[in-house]
Amino acid sequence: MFEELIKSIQQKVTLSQDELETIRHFFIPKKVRKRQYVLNAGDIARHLIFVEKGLLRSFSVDESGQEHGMQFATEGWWIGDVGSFLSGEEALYNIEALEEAELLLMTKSSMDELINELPRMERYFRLLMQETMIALQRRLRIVQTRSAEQCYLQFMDARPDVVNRAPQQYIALYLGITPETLSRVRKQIAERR
Amino acid sequence: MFEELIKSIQQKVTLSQDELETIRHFFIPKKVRKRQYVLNAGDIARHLIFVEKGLLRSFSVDESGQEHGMQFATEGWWIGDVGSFLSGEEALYNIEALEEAELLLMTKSSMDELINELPRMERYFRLLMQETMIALQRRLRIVQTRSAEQCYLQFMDARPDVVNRAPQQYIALYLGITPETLSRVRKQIAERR
DNA sequence: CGCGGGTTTGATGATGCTCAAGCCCGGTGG
DNA sequence: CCACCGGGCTTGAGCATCATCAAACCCGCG
Repeated sequence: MFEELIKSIQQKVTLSQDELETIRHFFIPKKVRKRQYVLNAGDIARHLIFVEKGLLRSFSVDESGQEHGMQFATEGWWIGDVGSFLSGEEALYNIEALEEAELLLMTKSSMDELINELPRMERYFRLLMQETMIALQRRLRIVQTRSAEQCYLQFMDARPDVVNRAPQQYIALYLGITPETLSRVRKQIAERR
Repeated sequence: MFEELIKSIQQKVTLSQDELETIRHFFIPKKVRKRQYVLNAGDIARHLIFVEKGLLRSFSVDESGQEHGMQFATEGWWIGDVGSFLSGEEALYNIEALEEAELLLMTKSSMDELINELPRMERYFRLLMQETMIALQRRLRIVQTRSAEQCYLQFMDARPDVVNRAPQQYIALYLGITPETLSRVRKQIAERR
């Protein structure tokens, strides 16, 4: 149940076997079913979520009822509403399981205690945030080019773990295009080869 | 010369007067003229840059020669190509001073030593990255809505420090729209009040 | 077999891009 | 002091892309 998490940590910092054991106590394992919500926009995000198994998405809903996809998370990814988690304000994002999933939940106080107990974990989280930031910059640059096709091509490249696993409509929302446009783009690409 | 930096740090962690003094040694002060480049895409980003005074922008240039604005930084902001800085790979972004500016440069090794000497600074950087990440998510959500006007309205709201200070064409690039469109949007907004 | 969700296809229209010309204003040199 | 530039901003016309709305299709499931 902790394989992926341990793998993720070891990629960024070195910890002893003992320390890795300790870490388990700061997480709450949780299984969720397909379609189940892990966070509702408007609630306070009490956890950051690590995915051991399964597929989740986060998304927001704007005033006009339009959904906007923010993130997909598969095995080894974190997902959550960091803003709400840190500030205690209402969450902007919903998080939904697209497959049956096994999660590890970490509360804010667990995180603080964990960092307190194992200061090297602060580095882990810093590196995590940095990587997320770099990925977001990259994504922003691509969205700015505004070509639906290029967005999708780059998505196939960046997220092979999601592309044939998530329903197309959610991928469309993530890319900021309509499902219809995505369907046409896919057709175009298929015809060209 | 260090007022803004110290202010920024004190907002996130508490350090003694002595410690704040120490910090100065890890930064290289630098003044740049208007139009001067602080980083060229293709080089290695050897510094993260803190702005004490002035206005800078970072932007990338794609294959077709199109520029894409990534960030504006004024007093109290950090700017840099974090990806290149951390990994040592070639920078994707150019950084240009839009006004005469006073900067504080931090190398990777300075950063490592600083964190070593004052472990609480790791927290400062983590919080910084988190905030940047949250801001990027917000920006992405807005870009995804695709209305040029809403993008600009939200920019006025989010960056009053830039809106009447940076040339319009750079704001347009930042928003991912053309200068022409921005001009029209501004006209619309002006007419409505 | 019929239902229903997701995907595809088609027609139409709006938004924003492109290209081109004009305008405004501050700076320069005669 | 004024005429002339030049860069940036504005304005306009035509066009491409993508959204919207609506209908058809596909396929798994009761």
